[in-house]
Amino acid sequence: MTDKPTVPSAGLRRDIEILEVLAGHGDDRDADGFGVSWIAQRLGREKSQVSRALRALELEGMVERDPITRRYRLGWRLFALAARTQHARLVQVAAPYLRGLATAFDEDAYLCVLRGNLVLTLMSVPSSRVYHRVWEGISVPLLMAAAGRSLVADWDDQRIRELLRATTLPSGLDSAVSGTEEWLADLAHVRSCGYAVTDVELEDSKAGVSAPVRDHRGLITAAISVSVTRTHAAARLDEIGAAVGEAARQLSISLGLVPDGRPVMSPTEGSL
Amino acid sequence: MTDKPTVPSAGLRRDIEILEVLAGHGDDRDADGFGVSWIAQRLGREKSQVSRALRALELEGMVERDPITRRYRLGWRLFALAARTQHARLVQVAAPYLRGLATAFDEDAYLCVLRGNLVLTLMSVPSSRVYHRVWEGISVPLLMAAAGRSLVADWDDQRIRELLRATTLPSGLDSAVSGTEEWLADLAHVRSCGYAVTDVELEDSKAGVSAPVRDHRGLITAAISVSVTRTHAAARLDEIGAAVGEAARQLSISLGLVPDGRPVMSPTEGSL
DNA sequence: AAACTAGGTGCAACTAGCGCAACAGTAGTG
DNA sequence: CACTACTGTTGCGCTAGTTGCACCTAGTTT
Repeated sequence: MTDKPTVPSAGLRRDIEILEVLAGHGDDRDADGFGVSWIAQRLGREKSQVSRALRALELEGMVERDPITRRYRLGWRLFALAARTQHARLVQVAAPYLRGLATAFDEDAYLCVLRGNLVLTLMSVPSSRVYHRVWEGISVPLLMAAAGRSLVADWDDQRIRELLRATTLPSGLDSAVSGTEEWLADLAHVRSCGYAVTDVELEDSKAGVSAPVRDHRGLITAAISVSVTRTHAAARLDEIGAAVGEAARQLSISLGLVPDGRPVMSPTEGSL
Repeated sequence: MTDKPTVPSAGLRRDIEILEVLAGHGDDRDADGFGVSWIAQRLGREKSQVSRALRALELEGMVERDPITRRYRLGWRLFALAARTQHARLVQVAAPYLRGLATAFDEDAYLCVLRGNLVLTLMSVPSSRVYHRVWEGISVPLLMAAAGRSLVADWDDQRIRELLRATTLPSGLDSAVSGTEEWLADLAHVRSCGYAVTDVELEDSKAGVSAPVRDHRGLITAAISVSVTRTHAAARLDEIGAAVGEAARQLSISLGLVPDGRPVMSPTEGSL
């Protein structure tokens, strides 16, 4: 219909839509699953279709059904598959560094990667302070996360300008984001100092510090970031920045980067 | 064809087969992905079919393709979905306990759940000793893992006998597994002492210690286990057992179990 | 008991996707 | 360079799998 090249996407898209609904917001309290009709309505699809699709998904272990409430939730197979992703390996290696940062400053620490123009959080280590929102698996606009600056640090100016031009933020937030020239200056700062400091972070009242993580080829593949409670640590930002930068550097070395100041490869790679 | 009730399973099964192939053995060095033809041959399917399916999967982010080698690997979306699984929450909560055990005894610690008659490892924390095989996402027969005994500790004798009768182990291993009566005695030991000690573990030359983790309803939902190098710790098994049992108890409380000795609900629930 | 809701099923209609075979790239090999 | 040997993509007719409707069953509320 819409696509000229014929790829078997109809069933797949439906299945993934269903999985995405089952994933919910992540922080929802309604984590005890969802019923068939509810999902069908939310997707604007036939009940019967959803019912059958869910049964098939259950057969494959992609979803699980509570035998008494008859509600569906995400299944074990997703976990089993995801554990063998390249991202899983990254998380495995990065975990100690994140924990180190989180305990050293008692602030939330994150590991993020770039997906299109979104920042996907792979792992978060909570501080000891309050109940911690689950950020894993959540994507946020590039401009809203501290990690964003680090992830595009190697892009050339033109590409950055395009990005900033193309991005439209949810209303009311554009004022919080700095202008194009400031961005370019920030990126220069990342390149020279190894870390970025930003005012805007996932939540309000948080500042952010982040640093790029490079793989064995020297390409930026991830970013470590720490969200800093403003009242606590406005003065400490640079101290934390140095620590985040150092952690990112060490993580990069763990990933096979030769600890050398040599120039990186063409940053034009690594797009979507 | 095979199934009388019509569920949309054809495409789904193919997609999951592909994902499973891409997942590889997990510990493989060939983690740089797989080509279309190779996958097609391994699945006994048409190249064209696999090619198109992979493109659809890539469109949805379930797989990623290296732009230069043109090889596919598992994608970010699996990670994003899995992060919002109930298992992810379990791992999040259990992580500190596992790390505590791993560092306290310098042995590998695992978190496992029951899937059918298999033990699925959700998380593993390596000891400091040697290179650590990645067990996350891997399933092993119930009888081969230390966690197995803990996971079925609440089953009644009849169900255990059925399980033991139904299970056929890979040849050469049946001798290492104790007999039916020993098993039943072991389960009684778990119920009274709170932990199980076994001779057989995932790898040779390892003994295993495990303890059941219960959710808020008192049902066994997971197991913590520690694999102990035989030469090192034959005498320490009971000391470690006590620690594992205590960790499992604390984790259960973190999951909402009221720290009470009250009888659990019907153990007949919680099957596949 | 009717009136609701939530989930599942039977079946004809239809279209998505299968499989073949031909095509386009890329790489060795001499 | 053509020659062989790959791997991956695509056009297209035909069939089988999926869809959507209407009709069920089962549980809960009034």
